[in-house]
Amino acid sequence: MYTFEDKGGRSLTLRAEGTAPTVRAFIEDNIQGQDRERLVKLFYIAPIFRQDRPQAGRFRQHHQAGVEAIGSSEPAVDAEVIDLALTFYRALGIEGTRVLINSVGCPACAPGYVDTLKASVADSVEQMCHDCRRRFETNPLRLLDCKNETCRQITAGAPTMLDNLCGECEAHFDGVRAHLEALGIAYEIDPRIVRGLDYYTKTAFEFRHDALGAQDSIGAGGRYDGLVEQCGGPATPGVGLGIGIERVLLVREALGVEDVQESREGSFIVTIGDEAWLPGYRLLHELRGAGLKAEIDYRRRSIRAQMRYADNEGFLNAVILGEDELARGVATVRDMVSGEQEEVPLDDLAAHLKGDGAE
RNA sequence: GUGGGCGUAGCUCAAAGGCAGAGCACCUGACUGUGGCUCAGGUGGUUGUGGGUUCGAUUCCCAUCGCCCACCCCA
Repeated sequence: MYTFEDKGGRSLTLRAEGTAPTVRAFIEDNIQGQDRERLVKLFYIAPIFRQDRPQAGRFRQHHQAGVEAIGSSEPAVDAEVIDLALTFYRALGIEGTRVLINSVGCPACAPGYVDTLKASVADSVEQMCHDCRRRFETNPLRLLDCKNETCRQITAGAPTMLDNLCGECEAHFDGVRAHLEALGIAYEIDPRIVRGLDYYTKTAFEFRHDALGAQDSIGAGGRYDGLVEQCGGPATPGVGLGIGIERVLLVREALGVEDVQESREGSFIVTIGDEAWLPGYRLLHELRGAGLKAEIDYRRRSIRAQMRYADNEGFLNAVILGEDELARGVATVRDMVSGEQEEVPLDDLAAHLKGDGAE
């Protein structure tokens, strides 16, 4: 975590994730109200910090969009959260997202599994990497996601949490699978997806994309039936997910997804000659007063330069004011996409432009 | 946290001790009241910052800041 001391010697830590803060708000603001079974759906988009050395797809500061569904232990909600993420990715043009799921059990079955796991690898601990020898004592579940090849081979044959779930957790996991399958969502079961903290329960999932490098997770989440209570609230189940915005952008780039073209808007007032300047300047004021977006060239450049600028800056149309137009009390409105032009009386200009959706 | 790489024009990059360059972008003109295409010309730099070596440093050395990549970590 990104922890440091401020000038007064106070220890500060920057937000490391979105779930716990959201849960605190859920409790402190009594968002759920009287109905303790009510399902509360929340979302956040927030900057997140970590102090690890940066690399591709890992920044000291990134942004996370997340959702939390608090109040229900139904497996349908777990599946819905997964479905929401996939819908989000697809809406942004990202296909090929892999869904990996696992169950990390609950306080009734997880501790027993940890003992089983330790017992199964105990004879081989000496051959494992330095970190895993430490993990064996401090956080055995983490043995499962070590990337070291030797360690992976040792843990490959170890019993999985899924084989050691209690009846309730097993039923829940089956329920999640059934709901995913009902939605036609393809998933992989990966017993190596674990969580280090004990308020995480049952479903754990992760979204990965092969277009990325070493940091290939584009979102992750899971169930945390113990968190609300641990934060000081009434025992309340919950499930949620976080999506890394920068990672999503990296995937889009890697896949060559085109950015949505920024739509043209507003009017650029082109004045020709000194006598058109003040009328054009007044027109600028009038259009803005009518709620329209408008700009003008203060450098009094050539009509060519003004047109080029209007094009480059993405204006929807050019409002041309010259000698001819002034004499007739009109302006020439040029559509910068089609190139079509028409003369519009100055008095009708604002209404006319509004009809064009130029605001 | 460990190791490595890179900082030069708005952008992408050359120059490897000896006058800081190219492409793109931008500006002007060809086109006298009309953007996009083409051609010609032009603007643009304390070479991240601070020291050092040298007659001379973008280039070599040290420090510092920033960015990138891998390891690591992953609430």
